Amino acid sequence: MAASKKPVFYAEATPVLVAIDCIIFGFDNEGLKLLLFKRKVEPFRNEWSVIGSFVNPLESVDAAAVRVLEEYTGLKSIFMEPLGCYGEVDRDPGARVISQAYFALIRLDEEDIRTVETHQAHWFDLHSIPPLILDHNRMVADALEKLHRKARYRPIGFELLPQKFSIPQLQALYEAIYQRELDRRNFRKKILSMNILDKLEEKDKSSSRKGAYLYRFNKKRYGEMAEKGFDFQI
Amino acid sequence: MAASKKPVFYAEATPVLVAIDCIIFGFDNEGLKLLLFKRKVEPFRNEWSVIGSFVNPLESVDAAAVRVLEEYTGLKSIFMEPLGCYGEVDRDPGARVISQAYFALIRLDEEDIRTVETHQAHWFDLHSIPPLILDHNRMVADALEKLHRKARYRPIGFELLPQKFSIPQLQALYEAIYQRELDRRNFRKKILSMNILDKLEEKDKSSSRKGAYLYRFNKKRYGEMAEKGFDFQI
DNA sequence: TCAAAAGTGTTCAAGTTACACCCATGT
DNA sequence: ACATGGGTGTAACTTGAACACTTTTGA
Repeated sequence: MAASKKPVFYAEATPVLVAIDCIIFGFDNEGLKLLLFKRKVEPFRNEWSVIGSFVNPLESVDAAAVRVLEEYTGLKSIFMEPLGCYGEVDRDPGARVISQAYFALIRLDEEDIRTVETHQAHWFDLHSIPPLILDHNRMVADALEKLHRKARYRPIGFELLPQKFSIPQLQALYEAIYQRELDRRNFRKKILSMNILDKLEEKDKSSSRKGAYLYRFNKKRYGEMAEKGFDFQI
Repeated sequence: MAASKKPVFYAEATPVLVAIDCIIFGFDNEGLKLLLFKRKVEPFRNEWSVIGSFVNPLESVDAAAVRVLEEYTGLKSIFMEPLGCYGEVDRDPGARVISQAYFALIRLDEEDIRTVETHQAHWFDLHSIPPLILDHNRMVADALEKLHRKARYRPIGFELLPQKFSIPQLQALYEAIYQRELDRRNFRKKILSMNILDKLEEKDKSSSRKGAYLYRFNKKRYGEMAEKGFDFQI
């Protein structure tokens, strides 16, 4: 079937395999986590890797990433963006494979993450990532760097938290991302002054006797302000 | 030859064509410019496009970009970085082609830019970019956005200026990038306070009777400071 | 009643903005 | 001598950093 759709142009060019790989981060109040899988195919079967797939002839590269994320996590709308192209000639001994990597952020509270048992997956602490196949360790390092850079200027942190979260929770997330402590008072002041959080009546009592008020990220308001030149920065 | 290196794994996957495209910016004291070319091959022969090429089986994707840039400009070490992957199924009616785009910055004072006559190339003002083939207009828009974002936090502006440049020249560049005027005194104060420019004895008399002192970007010093956490921001 | 985390305000330093005048030189 | 762009300083304001005490409540 694919053979029937031969290029009528570009006859001199050589096709290669194109894959996508997804670097998936999560956050569980202890720290940042990375989702890894035991590879199912040769070469390197049963070694740890990020998830990936070849791009099918009739799907866009982005669509392949979305497909794979849903296949492995059961989640349909995950925050995801392109990380970069990994195109060294010999990066995969199995064939010439060019990979487009994506990085994705997941809320660990989502009930229906069905990864772990079904796909021999495991959430790894960022400080104890095992050796991965191919250039996947490099991809992870690049993804982390992107997360660091990006979290500072874009409100992507909320993608890692439940819809309702407390300020201390949010702060813990940023502390995990930046790997350093932040001042409680200044953090709260800054994030609240942006006027992009809606305070709820509820409290989260899971981590203190007093309980911490829950907030919700107001994406709409943020979008409007961003249009007008507002710069998120934390 | 390529045929002899058939994949021993991944037999079920379908190879596709992979191309690279380069979005090239320049700056000539009047404003930002974009380098475009008349396409040499069908389909869309003779229409305007950014330059590109298919990735050869024995070269990395990055290497393909470097090769193409040199082929068309004669310049070997151009500032260049990946822009993103363009992977829609039908983006190229000639075949299924996935393209990795790069964005590149060129010093227009380099003597040996041999593009223009040899390859039917033209430097376009950013405000009068013609319709381009395929998704190239989108690529250009994305590249511009990246330039905006990146120029603010990384010293990439210097890649667009001659090795020796005056402060007013540098300011004109940033004004061109941001599309707004900046205060002379504050701009100078800020950039000089970073301590990454070396003042030279020479003056540039090309744009005023008095002449403006020339400076050089001290890349080494910047690198050292960046290691220690210094944040370029302008 | 106490332990443990949540919540709150002020002061000081640093950085950013706004703004006006003199300088050097070629014509 | 004058027109043109280059160069400089200061005051008001805004922002970020540092820092300590009170509140709530379950055990």
